[in-house]
Amino acid sequence: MRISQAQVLENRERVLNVASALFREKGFDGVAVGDLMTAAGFTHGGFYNHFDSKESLAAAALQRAWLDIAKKRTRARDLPELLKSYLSVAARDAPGKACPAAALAADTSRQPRAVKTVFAHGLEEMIREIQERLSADDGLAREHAIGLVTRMVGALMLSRAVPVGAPLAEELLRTTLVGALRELKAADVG
Amino acid sequence: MRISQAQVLENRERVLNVASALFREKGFDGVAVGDLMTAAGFTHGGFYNHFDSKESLAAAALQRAWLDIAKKRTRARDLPELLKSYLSVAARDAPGKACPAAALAADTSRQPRAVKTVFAHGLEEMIREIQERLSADDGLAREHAIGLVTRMVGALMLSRAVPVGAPLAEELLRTTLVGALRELKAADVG
DNA sequence: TGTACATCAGTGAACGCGCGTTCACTGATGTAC
DNA sequence: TGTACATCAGTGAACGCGCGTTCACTGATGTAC
Repeated sequence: MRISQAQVLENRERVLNVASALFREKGFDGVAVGDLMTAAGFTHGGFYNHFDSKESLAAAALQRAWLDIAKKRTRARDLPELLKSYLSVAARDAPGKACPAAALAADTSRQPRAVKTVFAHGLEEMIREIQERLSADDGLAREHAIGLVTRMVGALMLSRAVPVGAPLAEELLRTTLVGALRELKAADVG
Repeated sequence: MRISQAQVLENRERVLNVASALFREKGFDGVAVGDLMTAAGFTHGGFYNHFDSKESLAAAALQRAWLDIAKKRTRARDLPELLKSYLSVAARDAPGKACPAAALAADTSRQPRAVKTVFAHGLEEMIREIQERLSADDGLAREHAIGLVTRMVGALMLSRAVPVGAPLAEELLRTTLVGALRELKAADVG
């Protein structure tokens, strides 16, 4: 049966939001179109009324994920709070609600250019935002921001790849957080 | 036809080596057992004479990848040389010959515990080795080593996820390298 | 050392299954008058 | 405002395909005597 235009948009949003979480949890290849649509409350056939292909969904859902996480970043009062949230056990255990870079970087490297472009835009925004939050603006702010982002992404991802409960899993998060916070203080003083 | 015991071992080695490269290039799910065996010069049916399942191959091939890369690390004269090699464009463009952490962390986070355990061992060794190479041993060596490893892995992975040729792709590698080298010098002086 | 037989790595057809995608159908919504 | 018809989002069966795995078969290797 046909559905109101507002409902169509709302349904598309629902699929997009579910996809952005599921992709981060299971990877692009780990989510079947059928499973996705079921999780969104539909049958699989309707998928192609909203998206050309699974590939084009990947790009759209990744963009949605970056949007989600950008909002989450904005909510943080300052850089230390942002770091604590990013490198938390909660974030590690709920990749569907956490950073797309940590969850989908490797997947994206094997995706077509369109997906990579979306990834790059989101990453650029993340770097820029962290750069702006750095109090010291000594020309090394960009370098410092990139140093923070690569460590955040690396630590979160590595922590997920290690067996649940292994000391190394928590060490990676905590040590990265402590190290980053120390650096921020040193820069403030210097 | 039956084959000599030496030949059997050699064939198994070949499959393992090909798998360790292919998995790093295309991910665990991106490599079909048939493709792997063809690449190794066999037909697919013989696979199960060597491995219980694709999953058990994943663990064995990951271990092989860590072994490869540990040898490569040993070849580096000092830490700066190791960093230059790790964060090179060549390493980024040939994931099959580069660090398994950067290529397979996300994949491993979705694999069974056995695979994660292998991942953790390889990562621990990498951290330990870099820690030993740090001249300053001020009790922060472990923290410093983890800071380096997370940055190396994060930068390499992010550089691969960005569109080929984008300025950000090279910037991530170069900035991470420059930043890490500066830190090493500062620690030497301090 | 030579012979007879058991073993088993590699082959390629076959299996069941899940995937992305297509399509005829339905019926409420949107539109033309 | 009311009516007649076209539209099209959602449904669920069906498709072709590639996957991991199994299996009967082959014949050189390994072993027992």
